[in-house]
Amino acid sequence: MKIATYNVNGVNGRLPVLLRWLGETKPDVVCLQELKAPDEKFPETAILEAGYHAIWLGQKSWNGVAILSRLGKPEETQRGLPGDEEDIQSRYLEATIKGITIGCLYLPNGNPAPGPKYDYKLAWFERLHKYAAKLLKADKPVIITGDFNVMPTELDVYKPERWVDDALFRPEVRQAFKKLTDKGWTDAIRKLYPDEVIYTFFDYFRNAYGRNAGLRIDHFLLSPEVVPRLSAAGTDHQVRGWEKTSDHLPVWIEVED
DNA sequence: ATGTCAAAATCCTTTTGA
Repeated sequence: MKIATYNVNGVNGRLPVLLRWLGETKPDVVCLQELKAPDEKFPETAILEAGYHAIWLGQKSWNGVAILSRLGKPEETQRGLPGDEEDIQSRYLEATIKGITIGCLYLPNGNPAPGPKYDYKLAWFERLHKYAAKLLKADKPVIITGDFNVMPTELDVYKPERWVDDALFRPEVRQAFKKLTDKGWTDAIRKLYPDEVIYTFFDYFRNAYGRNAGLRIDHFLLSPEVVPRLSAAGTDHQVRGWEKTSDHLPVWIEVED
């Protein structure tokens, strides 16, 4: 099973890019972030015509996540991240597909830091720690994937010294990500490629893609039951070079049945 | 401080979030 994550940066504005990518690479499951569309504006018909069933959690203007599957309708298991009834931002959706529970997340950016947005990011991470611990306890195959808005180590940043005060790289968020891997989640890309420079995001500014000035912020975390089944992983680097494309590129893994 | 992009409100330019 090939599972991909893609921060599409506007599901309607980037729809031609999304459909082209689906057609060319044919992932079985896709987790999308930053739909930037309310529920009623999700392009369900176009996605169905491309061969995918979908569930989604939209929001006007910002955020929004979706799970696409061409292995039948995703069986929804969680809508929204538990732990704060007041939080109305659409950042977590989860489904079970072919026996694997797949959590699709869009972690808050957190800039500017320090500040209320950064506090919200850290609080969101706390809620994720609690919820992820609950998922691990079930001893079932689980994958948490999406835009974590964290570069886990210096290897994941083209110029680490320029990012030390940024909300995507401050010590607290790197520690928060490390806490997940310390507790038993495996970073799939680093499991297969421990030392390679792999980026998943390139700023629109200053020709970042052309200069390979990127960040690795889109991740796959695997529960122990999934790790022995991991057979491949990579990024669809070329998509970042297309017209009207997202600033992120798709990342994928393959898991044996 | 800057740079790019898309979509919203301040509504045909400016502001906002990323």
